[in-house]
Amino acid sequence: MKKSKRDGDRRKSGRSYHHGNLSEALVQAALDLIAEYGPAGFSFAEVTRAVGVSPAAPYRHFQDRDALMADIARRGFDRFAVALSEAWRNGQPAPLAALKAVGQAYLAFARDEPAYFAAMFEARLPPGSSRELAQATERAFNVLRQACEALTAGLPDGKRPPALMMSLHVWAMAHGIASLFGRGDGARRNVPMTPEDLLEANMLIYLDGLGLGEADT
Amino acid sequence: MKKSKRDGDRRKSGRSYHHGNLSEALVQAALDLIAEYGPAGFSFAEVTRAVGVSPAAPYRHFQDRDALMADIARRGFDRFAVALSEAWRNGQPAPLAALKAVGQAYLAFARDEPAYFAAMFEARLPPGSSRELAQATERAFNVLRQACEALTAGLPDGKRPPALMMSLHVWAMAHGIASLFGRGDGARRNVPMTPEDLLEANMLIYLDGLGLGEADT
DNA sequence: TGTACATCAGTGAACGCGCGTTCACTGATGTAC
DNA sequence: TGTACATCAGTGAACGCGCGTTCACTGATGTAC
Repeated sequence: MKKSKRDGDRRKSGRSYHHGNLSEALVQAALDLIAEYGPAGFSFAEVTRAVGVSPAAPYRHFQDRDALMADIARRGFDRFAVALSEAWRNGQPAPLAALKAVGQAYLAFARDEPAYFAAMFEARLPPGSSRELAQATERAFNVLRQACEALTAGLPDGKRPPALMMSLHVWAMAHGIASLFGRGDGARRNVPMTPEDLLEANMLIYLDGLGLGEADT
Repeated sequence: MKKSKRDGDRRKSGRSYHHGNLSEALVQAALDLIAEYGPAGFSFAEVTRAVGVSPAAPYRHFQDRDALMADIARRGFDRFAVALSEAWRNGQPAPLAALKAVGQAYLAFARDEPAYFAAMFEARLPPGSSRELAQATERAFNVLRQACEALTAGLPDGKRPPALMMSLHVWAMAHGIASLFGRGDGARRNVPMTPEDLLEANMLIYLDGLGLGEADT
């Protein structure tokens, strides 16, 4: 009786029956709680209260708390892959500029989506918990890998670094800076440079070292 | 009555009264639990059970659960600073080799002390929670900074990178690789290189980019 | 269009549990004389 | 050396609370005829 059940409401919000898109609402509520209290700081019970359903409701959509967490991490990696891919833009207008944009997209994601970021990297999900999660992780990483392959393709055989190694390096640099200085949840350390400048400089120096600097091309 | 109270026991373990070094024992038990379940996965109550004291006992030594966590993180940074400093060895025998050793020490710490590492970087302690913690963190970082200052000191003015920036880069590279691939708690990702090789290559390429490679000196 | 029925998303009460923290206490040790 | 007392680390029972999960249920919707 507390809830308005007018047709207008349902149409506007896209809800069609009972609560409607409960699983979406649960995920959103969980994200809010994760952003505020960290991956370990949200409880199934609290999520149901935030959404306004009974504590038994989530079990229609998720096997248990861990399954919800894993689903959030998977969604996070899906969005992450999209964000990195859009930044890469198939290497346009130039591979080097596009790779820098990928790095910046990494930082932007960590800042703008701290809850997803935490679920993806700090939730301590059991490694083999979900095949979808593993696949989504791989899709995101493959953006980095493709970018590095494009960048190294032009180098002569003797001077061409393994693209896999290079992509792991780029991942580590972006992830290290994002983790230490660029999180959006207030856990940042105080340093006299922005994470963006720090990462750009780090990647430029690294690419110089590979013979991929602007001076080399 | 469960506990033997023979003098010999007390002397051997260094215990002098009642339980003895309770705070040390609590820290050790907490570290064991953190290593197994993560920073959020240990409870005050479980720690007391592991040590064999009453649930009220810890309050003689720590204000609350967070204070214990902060103390563990502080101890972690203390040990971390020592480990990095010993690896640096005042830049002997050569600054470049010594910096590589510092990077390896970073990885070794993350692998061998996963509980400290987690408490230091993943516990989401309130930033201003403890001055001792902040100071210990700074001591550890200063080892990196001193190393970078020593390495860049020999470069001519125009080509000398800011040592602070360089130390943040080294920190980020080591931390990124340690976080993604080098943790000792089984959360590693499967890649066809060891974290050690990955970091060594990353630092070599980076140093080359700075004009600090072996070929330059 | 109307009716009967199947489906299934969400209910609400209940469960047992472990948690952090408090409190007045006890009793081993240290110390003053 | 012996005694009286102060100290304080650790006790153990108790508290209120929020947790994850279960269960038989209800009632709005979809569908067959």
